[in-house]
Amino acid sequence: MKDKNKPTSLDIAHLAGVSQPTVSRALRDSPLVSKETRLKVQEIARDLNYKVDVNARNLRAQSTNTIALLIFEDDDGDAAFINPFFLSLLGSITRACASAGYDLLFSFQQLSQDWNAEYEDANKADGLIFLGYGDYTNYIKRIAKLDAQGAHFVTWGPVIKNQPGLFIGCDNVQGGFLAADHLLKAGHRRIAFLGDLSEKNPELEKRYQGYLKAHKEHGVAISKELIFSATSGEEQGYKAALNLLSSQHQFTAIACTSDLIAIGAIKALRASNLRVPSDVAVVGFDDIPIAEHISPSLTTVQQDTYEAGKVLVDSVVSLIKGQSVNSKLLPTRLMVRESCGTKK
Amino acid sequence: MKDKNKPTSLDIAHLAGVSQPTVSRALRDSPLVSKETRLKVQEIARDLNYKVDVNARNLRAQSTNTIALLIFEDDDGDAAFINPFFLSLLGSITRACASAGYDLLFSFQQLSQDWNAEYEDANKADGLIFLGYGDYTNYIKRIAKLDAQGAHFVTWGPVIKNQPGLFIGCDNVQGGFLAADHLLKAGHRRIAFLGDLSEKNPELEKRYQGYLKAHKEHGVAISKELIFSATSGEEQGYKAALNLLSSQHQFTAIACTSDLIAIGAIKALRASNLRVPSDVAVVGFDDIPIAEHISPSLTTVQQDTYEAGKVLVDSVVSLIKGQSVNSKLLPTRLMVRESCGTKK
DNA sequence: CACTACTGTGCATACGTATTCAGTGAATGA
DNA sequence: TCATTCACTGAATACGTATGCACAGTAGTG
Repeated sequence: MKDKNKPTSLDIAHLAGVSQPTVSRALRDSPLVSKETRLKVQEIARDLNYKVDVNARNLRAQSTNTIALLIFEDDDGDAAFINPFFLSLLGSITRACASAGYDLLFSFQQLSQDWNAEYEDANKADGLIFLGYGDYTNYIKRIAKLDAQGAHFVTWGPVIKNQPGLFIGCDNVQGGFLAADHLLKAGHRRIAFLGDLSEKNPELEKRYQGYLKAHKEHGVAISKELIFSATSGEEQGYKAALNLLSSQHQFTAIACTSDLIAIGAIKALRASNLRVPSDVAVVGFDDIPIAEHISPSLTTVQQDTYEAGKVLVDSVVSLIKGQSVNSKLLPTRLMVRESCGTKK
Repeated sequence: MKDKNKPTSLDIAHLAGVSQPTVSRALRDSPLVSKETRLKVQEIARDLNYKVDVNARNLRAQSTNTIALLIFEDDDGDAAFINPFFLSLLGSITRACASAGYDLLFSFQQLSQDWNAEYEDANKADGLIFLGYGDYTNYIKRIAKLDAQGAHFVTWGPVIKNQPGLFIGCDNVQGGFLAADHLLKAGHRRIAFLGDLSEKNPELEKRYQGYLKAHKEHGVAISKELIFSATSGEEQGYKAALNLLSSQHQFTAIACTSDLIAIGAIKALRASNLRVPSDVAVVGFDDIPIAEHISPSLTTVQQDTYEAGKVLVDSVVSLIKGQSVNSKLLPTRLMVRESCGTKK
């Protein structure tokens, strides 16, 4: 079954009447070999359908030409569910890897695993890309260890001063600002906020910063009683909105830190016979594919996943090459749809 | 930067006062080494945070412990778009790989590439899993070559007699039957069908077979004038529905070969001031995440992606081990929601 | 003509592991 | 006591590639 007798560089050497090292050089277009020899060798290689054995090459070169994309989860996370935002990142990361000449290893990880040992030490990958919403404080501890080990890795997440490791993320403050600013410009003055403000999720906290900033610029006071906690996910949004409703406080709009929360909130509003957007305007965050298709379509903040994937891959490649790289924020963009009431 | 001085089995050998082969054996729990030596070696390995170098191991063992998941596209495909159904498969495939002890390499492929050379010949992967809607006739030609080369691969797709290679797919005939049967039971007699019936997409053609079968069982004649072509994607569904509408033929329901087509069709119906489901009932196929969230929520045929991922991985692993594997159909399930009008 | 520079090639070797084979000492059996 | 088996270990080697080094031949320089 397995005896496919794959040709090796030595086979080519015999056929071409040269030595194995010459074959190796010729195939890599080394200027050390004469044009004549090079062409002959390459032709034979093509005829034999020869491919360099990556294991041998990697062993010799002590590198892997591979990047590992790791989606991590809280240890108690729902194993079947992948955050739709990460899925859209996946596509662009995959393409960026391909054009950078790297293979992509894909896996889910538990927060408790030893990532460095598993991938870089085992020479499975030259660098790592992490995606994950989870407990930030816990995650940072792991990261710090990785960083100390000299691993090459980049995380999609919040950019915070003095944190260990390299982070690429969207400008959450700007995103939160865009959403709130849009509602304020539309005349809303009492805008509820549904999101997680604990230190576990600094990204979401930054969106709240943007919410504050917009209020400040518009000279509108914040109503603390309109802030409700919701980690992520539809159910959380549903519950948070119910809490908001039962609090009896007045509001005309809701800003959410994720589309899933917004979707849950809309369901809760509907269940209470409130209409979106005529009674309450709603904005989300992420622009997951569903956002455009629900009814009313969801006004939300779009993160540039295409650019994000590119930057993530470029960053980790630079790290691998030993270049120094800085954390980076990517701009966000407001997608105005029906749920905020400013568009038909 | 790179001088991390990873420990090798030889380092452990020195520390343990044994030879390198003994370390290799001890770490693999070989019965050849005494319990005493084994424990000592394993302890030292743990202390040093030692990990076997997979490149060296693979080179020696001439295997890779890796499966490649390849999503292929027509050469002119939209590079940024991944079929949402494949994304849901991705999750279960990833987990199945992990529990089978394989790493997963992920990549997009053009139909014109030489997959065998790229992966198996280069010793990047022991086996391949293909996902893709595309030109089946063209694909089969490539597959035939792969098969002749003795590659280990499995495709998610239609199960057809005497085709080369190994296919795992859902029971499309059954799925198409379930959808049409449900509409017929609800009293619909003129049910339009939107899908691609060319030989390029046998999976979709099978769904049509199920549609026919249901009509036959119910003793309802097919109305050929209600069959319209739509390859996939929302726009195609939109256009096909417009064609259907402008044909002026009577109909009370539409069966679609994909959720995206159904979504496009619903938009077209709306644009023509027809209401779903009160004027026209619609059913889709795939149960992509959006299906549940649109309004009205979409009645559709669910494929068991969890089981599918597991079976795909199990199959390719069996192939790698040299066992013979048969193509297999997985059952489908009707998800009754609002768009068919039988549920509030 | 002698010396240097340069071009192209091959030799030897290393990457880290897993396996074949041979060998040691101890235990067993007669 | 000697032959035989057994349990364990180490020496040697191969997997296929890439690179430092030496070397041959040719061209260039004065």
